[in-house]
Amino acid sequence: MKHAMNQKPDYEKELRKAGVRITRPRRIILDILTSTEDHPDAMKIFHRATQIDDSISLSTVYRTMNLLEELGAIHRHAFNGGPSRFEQAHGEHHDHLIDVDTGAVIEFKSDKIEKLQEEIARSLGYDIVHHRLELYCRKSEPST
Amino acid sequence: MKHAMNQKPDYEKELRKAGVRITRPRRIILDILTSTEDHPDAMKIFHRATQIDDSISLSTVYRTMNLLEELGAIHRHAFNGGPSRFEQAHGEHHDHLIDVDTGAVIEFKSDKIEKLQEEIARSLGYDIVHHRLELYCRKSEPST
DNA sequence: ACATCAGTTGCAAAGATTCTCAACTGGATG
DNA sequence: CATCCAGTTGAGAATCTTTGCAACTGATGT
Repeated sequence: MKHAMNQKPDYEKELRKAGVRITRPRRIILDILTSTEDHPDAMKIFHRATQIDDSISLSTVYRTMNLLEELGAIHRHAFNGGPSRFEQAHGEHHDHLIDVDTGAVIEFKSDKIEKLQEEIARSLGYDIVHHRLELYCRKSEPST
Repeated sequence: MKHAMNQKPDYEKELRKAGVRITRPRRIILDILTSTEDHPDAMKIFHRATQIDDSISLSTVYRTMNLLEELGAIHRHAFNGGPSRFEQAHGEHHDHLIDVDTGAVIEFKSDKIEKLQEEIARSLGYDIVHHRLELYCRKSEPST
């Protein structure tokens, strides 16, 4: 299984191209996003950000997440009722299995499913821009 | 990949099957959903509900919407930043293809994909409680 | 019909997200 | 590098949504 290089996408360039200003708060938030492996929620990002610059406001975190989502730079996950959690969109696409009891998130990828999705979309006259597949699960009871 | 017509689904039966109680608040909310053409938000549903029984609480509206969403009985739309708005689904579970340009929602279902999902979950040691599959798409350009 | 009890409810309070607006700043221009 | 101004920010209010808990009630069995 190949693993996407965790290379930092050049968000600043992307954002400039989209006519968005590179401000100090945005730079900090982007750094946090590119250097994390998990799926932090807005509050977590906010806390990490304030350790670098404690003048950053929570509103700005939310505004930036919305901005990045619109630009397709990150993905938002609304796992069962809890607060939205975010993940950078660059690397290789993967889907999620969410443990409904613990909230744990497992990433997986199935080429077969991706293929089927393509087929379905095509048969309906569409091309897939992106997709979201989330399996809400519970640990299997071992038959012992 | 045909699908059900816009008939009133027998929600009560569906809910019972899912082991959910049919309470007075739920019945009222279901009536509102089945008899409306628009996409009301929670507050709107709450107002309509209180005209029938003014003891119903907003929490119950939200709880019921979450319940119905999990059961696949309704769809939730989050139009840019505003509150979530809801719309009844038609009958059994299905997945969604969303036209990113128009916001149109097409329902589909693929047994093959469902099967694959089960396999994946099982191989990771889980049982699926429910799932969500959304394809964000754009109309294919035949030529031009 | 009655008792029982786990699922539900209403309320209040907490939590999550967006909005308002005056002050500030990135980056374009000269 | 000084100026300018539309885009951006921080703070807090407003809005939207979930949650904790005691009281209540629908479904089941008798």
